[in-house]
Amino acid sequence: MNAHESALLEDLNPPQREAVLHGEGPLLVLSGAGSGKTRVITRRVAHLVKVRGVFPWRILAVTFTNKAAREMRERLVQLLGPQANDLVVSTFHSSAAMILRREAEHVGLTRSFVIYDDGDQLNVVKRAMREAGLEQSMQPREILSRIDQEKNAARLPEDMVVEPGDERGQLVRKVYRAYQDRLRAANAVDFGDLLLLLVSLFKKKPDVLANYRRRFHHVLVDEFQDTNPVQYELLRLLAPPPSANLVVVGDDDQSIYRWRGADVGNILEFPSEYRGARVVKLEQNYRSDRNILDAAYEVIRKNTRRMEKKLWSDRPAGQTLSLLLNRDERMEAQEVARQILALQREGFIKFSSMAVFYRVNAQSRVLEEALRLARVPYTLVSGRSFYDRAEVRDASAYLRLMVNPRSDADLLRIINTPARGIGDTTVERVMDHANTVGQSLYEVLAAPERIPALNATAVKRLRTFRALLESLTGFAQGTTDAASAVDEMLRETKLVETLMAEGSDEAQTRAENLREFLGAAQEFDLNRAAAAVAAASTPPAEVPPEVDAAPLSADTPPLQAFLEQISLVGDADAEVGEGRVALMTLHAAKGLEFDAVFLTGLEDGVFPHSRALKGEDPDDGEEMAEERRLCYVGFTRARKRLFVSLAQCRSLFGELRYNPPSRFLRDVPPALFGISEQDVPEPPRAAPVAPRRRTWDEDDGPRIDRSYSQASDMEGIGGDVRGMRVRHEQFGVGRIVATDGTGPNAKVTVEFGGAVGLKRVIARFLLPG
DNA sequence: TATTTCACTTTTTTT
DNA sequence: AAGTGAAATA
Repeated sequence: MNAHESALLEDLNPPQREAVLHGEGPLLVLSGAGSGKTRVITRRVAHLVKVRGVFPWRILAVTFTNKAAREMRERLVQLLGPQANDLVVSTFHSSAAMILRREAEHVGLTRSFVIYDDGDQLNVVKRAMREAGLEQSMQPREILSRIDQEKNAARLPEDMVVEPGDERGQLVRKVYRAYQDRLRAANAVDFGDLLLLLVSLFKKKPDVLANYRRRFHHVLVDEFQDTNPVQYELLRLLAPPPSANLVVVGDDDQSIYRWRGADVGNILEFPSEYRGARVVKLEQNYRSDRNILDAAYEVIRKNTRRMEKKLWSDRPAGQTLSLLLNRDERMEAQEVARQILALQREGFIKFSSMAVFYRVNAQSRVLEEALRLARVPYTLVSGRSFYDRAEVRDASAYLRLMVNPRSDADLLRIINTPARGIGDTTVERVMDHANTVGQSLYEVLAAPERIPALNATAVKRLRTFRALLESLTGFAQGTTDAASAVDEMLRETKLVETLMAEGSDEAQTRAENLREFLGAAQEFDLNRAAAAVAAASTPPAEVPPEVDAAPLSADTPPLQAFLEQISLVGDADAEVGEGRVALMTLHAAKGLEFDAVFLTGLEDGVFPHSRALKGEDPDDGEEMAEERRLCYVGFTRARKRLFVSLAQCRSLFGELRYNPPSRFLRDVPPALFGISEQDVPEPPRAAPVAPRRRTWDEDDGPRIDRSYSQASDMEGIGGDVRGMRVRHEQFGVGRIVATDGTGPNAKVTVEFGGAVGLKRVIARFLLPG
């Protein structure tokens, strides 16, 4: 054993070591929470390079989030030094984007294609529907989510399975087709396309695929339990079963993205797909005290379809879990703030190693208020807020047009931003014309006088607008850095000036955001320059002549690369603030750890979410299983202290509800809360407040506080109740026209007659007759 | 054409 | 409760 090798294997336990040393062929690493998974992946990569002499450019390591990719790269730089630059370490979406850009012409795109986000997608769907005269038929949002589902399942419009009588399915397919056509015409792709188009390219052009197979001899995948069918398909193409060097690392108990098309089956069935795959289980947890671990296990063991494993730890049992019971969400938030201050005062736990989790973002507001009031510093960890702001999106739209003028969605976004007197009617006419002649908006604007029904002023304004775009596009062609393009764009469009002229504080902030946007571009250029220097100082890699070992993003122009980073990476430095408590959703918490964790809203209807609660036997459903995994993820983030909190009543989405305690609480043995069996209310009885008329009923579903409304005792609806006479406190008497759902919370459409007319009301609020 | 108002929906998670 | 989109008005 040489020096490298022993250093890399140091402080690894036997299964970890086995995973690092595993030779050729597929490997599944089942890594429980806190079992040192990242360490295993990075050591394995380093081992491949340093000990087994694998060229770094032969290794592709894929993660699910940008943050994970960044962290992995950082660790690899520490282990490997400059050699790490030749590795490909990135998310599914960015590696796919990079490959797709190199191969763009094979799929009807050019290298300068742009990536549409959710908002852009919705606009395209709406326009496609309007164009096809299908506006009223279905909600655009729903169609879009169906399209996304199809894409996640690796199905193009022609691959969709639609039953003959399924009109909605037919409609979705029709819109899906039109939608794809529009994207292609705009030289644009959406998130799903990045993966789907690459898969279909690889299937259609085996020689293209062969290039990548020749190159990547080692593929590693992190968080494999969250892969969806397209992602798995992509992996299978690059590293074909049954014997490729594909290493997948994951934990089926932490699969929490089913709603986005992830399929736990991928990990469960991996060993049979890759026959002979070695399976290594990492079950020693280095993170949490045993009480926390035990609680987590009791929650997760209720799931049936899982690979049996039980985390163990040689850490102490530690403190018991704490249960916080409060009257409502405000008191809950106050209590959380109080406990945070107490922990900090004790001096053992810093703000920066505490976190508050919640199921839905809507819960964060009250928590923020309470923390602010208690002067607890916090950061809200949320997706990609900066690049979501309207003004920043406007700026990006201009930049994307500079690279790809055909992008209609971007053009529509900024055609009148800042206001330049081009109104809806004019835009409508331009769009109509573009549709009839089958050209992009930008192309059509080359000769606005040919557009029917436009008056002279409109034509003139469109000319000026087009000239602006031309000048910007021209500028972009000559530019060698992102910042100067942003700078030029801001100057020519007068975006900042217009905002400043507005004078309001809000406009001021927006203007500052735009300057910050410029700053981001400058920083991007600096990083790029630094990377170029590093690459130049590394000795050229030895590459066999038949292999293309260039960095995947080799000659992407800077502005384009910057835009790609914005779309795929989002807010790069949204790091958790120093010395601050972190607030985030449970989903955002995956992969993180804290000394103290507060898990709020443990009530049926909040967590587990109400959507998982409906259905005949919710405890048996996949949705409930996923909520349970989410709970498991939440629990296992905590190292030393776990606070579990619930409120007796909570107003959420404008409704005051009494929710029973979460069923997950009942799974945790009382001893882990430091209370004996008979002390425990089952479910926990009333919070320590004055008695009220209603206390929590077991399995009672959400209820309205009756002191707030004189609602009926109608227990909701079931079966066909159309035509039934009902009375509503406010609207009077009417007849049920349609229903949506069953039970007390079903939405019912009622014709009340007279001035009231048709109303959608909650069944609870109705009286019979 | 721009602005305001109003009514309406939507409230799970996000690369 | 809040944000969005469409209609009404200046």
